[in-house]
Amino acid sequence: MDKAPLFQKFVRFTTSVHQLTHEITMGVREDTITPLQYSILEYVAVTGLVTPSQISDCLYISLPNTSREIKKLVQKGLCEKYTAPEDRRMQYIRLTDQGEVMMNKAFATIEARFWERTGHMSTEELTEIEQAIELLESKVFHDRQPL
Amino acid sequence: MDKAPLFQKFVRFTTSVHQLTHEITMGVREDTITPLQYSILEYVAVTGLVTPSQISDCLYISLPNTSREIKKLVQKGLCEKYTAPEDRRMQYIRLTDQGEVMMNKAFATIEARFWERTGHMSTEELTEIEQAIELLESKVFHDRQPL
DNA sequence: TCCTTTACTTATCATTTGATAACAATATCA
DNA sequence: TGATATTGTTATCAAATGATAAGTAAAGGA
Repeated sequence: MDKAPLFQKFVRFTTSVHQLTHEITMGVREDTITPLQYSILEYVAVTGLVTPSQISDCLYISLPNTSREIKKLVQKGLCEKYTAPEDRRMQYIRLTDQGEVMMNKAFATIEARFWERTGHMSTEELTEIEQAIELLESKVFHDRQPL
Repeated sequence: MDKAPLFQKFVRFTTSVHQLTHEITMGVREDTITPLQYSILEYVAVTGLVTPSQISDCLYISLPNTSREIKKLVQKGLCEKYTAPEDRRMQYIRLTDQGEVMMNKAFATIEARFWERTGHMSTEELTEIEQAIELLESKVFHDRQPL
């Protein structure tokens, strides 16, 4: 079996995913926050309660810079921070109500654009898509143990 | 049919794709170029002959900034630029031999990491993956006509 | 020919992001 | 208890990127 075509398709595919992500998220970010701040809010929105270290590890932002951006988000009233009772070195970060509202609005726009693309499809087609996503997620794009 | 789970899976999946892209491309960029310059080189490498306008449109970089970065890449000897004979307003950009070497090295590292993940799989599994990629590419992540 | 549009360049400035050093507070472990 | 590791903060600086105005040159159309 010739393996080269699969890698080429993989590269083209990931490019398409990045491209679509860009299109589908165009303009959803309010101008009061920066792209980096948006990505942090997005992470907090989907993950729930998180620490600065987690954000730093998952988004590849240094801890000092993470701290700085969180501080700005707190100042803007989008996040709140409190000391973890079980380990007072740690801080828990979560969205404020205002932060929730902002992110819900963003996600709603994204979801609407997603269904613009896929809403017309039959149940069978949507099921196929769901299965394809699950297959790729589990076999290729899953997390790996760090060495 | 409840549609919400599909969107959730879509979001999780695109996050995984971005995550894997980050991991698999870690450190492949030489320190002599910036991330933005790398993304331009990558685009030129896969697309072949391109114009600044194309780069600007596809990578969402303003034309002035595209022009600036191309100039730097030319200075570093990674790209070359020449006036299109059929329309002398346009410039064609392509990689120099040195640019080719740099990008081939980068792609080789990325490919090696890709096969680290998938090389152990059976032909049937790889075929499944290929089909799933093709399905998603054609039904969800394809380009759309601009309005 | 003249006017308009297109493709690109140059210059400049502000903002965002990245990197690093130094520090404080708490927890862990010998 | 005292040394060490962990978690996070603050401050500072440099680099990368984004945005905009103004200009050049060529093409295309009235």
